[in-house]
Amino acid sequence: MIRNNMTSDAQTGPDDAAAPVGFESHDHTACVEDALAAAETRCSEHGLRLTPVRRKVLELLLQEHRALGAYAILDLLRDAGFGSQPPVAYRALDFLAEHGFVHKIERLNAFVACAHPGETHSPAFMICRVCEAVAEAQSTPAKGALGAAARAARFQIERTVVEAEGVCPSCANQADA
Amino acid sequence: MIRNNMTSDAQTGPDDAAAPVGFESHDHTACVEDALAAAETRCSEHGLRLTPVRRKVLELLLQEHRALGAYAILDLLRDAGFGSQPPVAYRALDFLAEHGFVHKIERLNAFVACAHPGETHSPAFMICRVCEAVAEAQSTPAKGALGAAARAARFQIERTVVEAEGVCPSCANQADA
DNA sequence: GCACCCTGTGTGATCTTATAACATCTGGAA
DNA sequence: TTCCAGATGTTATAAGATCACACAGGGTGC
Repeated sequence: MIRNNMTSDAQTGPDDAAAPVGFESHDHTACVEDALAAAETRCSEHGLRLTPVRRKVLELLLQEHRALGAYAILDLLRDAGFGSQPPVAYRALDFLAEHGFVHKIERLNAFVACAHPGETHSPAFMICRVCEAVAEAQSTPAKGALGAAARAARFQIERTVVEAEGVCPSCANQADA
Repeated sequence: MIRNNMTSDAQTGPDDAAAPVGFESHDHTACVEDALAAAETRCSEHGLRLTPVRRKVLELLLQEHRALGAYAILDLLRDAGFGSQPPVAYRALDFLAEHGFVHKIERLNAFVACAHPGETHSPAFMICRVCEAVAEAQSTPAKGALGAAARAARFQIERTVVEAEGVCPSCANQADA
């Protein structure tokens, strides 16, 4: 099941929270708060420290709801009164990525908040080349052609990067019009 | 079927006693020449210009038989008497990648010669985190979980990045020893 | 209390990767 | 011939990432 992130700008329309899965528009404020609360819970359960910088970076990524480069995050951190040198952002991102709160999109050299926090997973992403929106899905590395190739080569997979680039439905519609 | 690129550093590695370099140069000369000839044929068939710089970059990647960063390629180009500024390498790489002669490994920000030239394909890579060797396999984007997710989201996939990071058999053996 | 250590943060400098902008050259078409 | 498009060469700079070192805060053992 897909939790869809396909929004480039905040949609302030009066849509209900009960939108269909494919193009969900949702109560974003609650979504951010819930995710932050869940992250805090998970950190305290696992003895991890969700420090102010780390929390802020996660909050920023949840709010923006799209992929942000480390330097964009850094600008936002500076605005929020945190340190403004690259390591500040990279260290927070390293922590968040290591523990599954955010993912790096290799194709964009950018980061997104995880859409399925708490579950152990191999994420897969769909990246719209028009609006740069990013949706997260699940991949099953062991099952497909790659898994077969890895077994044949006796290659031990530890982590996978699966990213599809293309056009999201919304941008495809605009192209038709 | 996998065409295996699993070779450790050729020139720049510090000490490489275990690498099967001895044989390889023999087989490898023919392999490079064949691939270059095939590329030239394909270019003339399709009205593409395999210019000296482009040909040299492809030759370098075929020779090295591993992923090289753009700046490493640039150094080799300089040694060969070509221009030594980044755009020289990037433009050649853009051309070669666009037409399927080389692939970019997003995870490494590096480039490898295609192991299955001529076939339309969605490449998948296995990257050893120990020796950085890269092997190319085929992926089947439409078939797996990602394809299903894309159909469900009406996302039109144009290109996929599939890269598995892990440990190659050779490095795994050395770890055991 | 204190000293100690560990983790995290702040900062400057530096390194790597990639692109923008513009000049020049070359070969083919009008 | 002139013009044009594609390719190359070069300078400069943007964008992404890391290193090295100083220092702050909070536990722990004493």
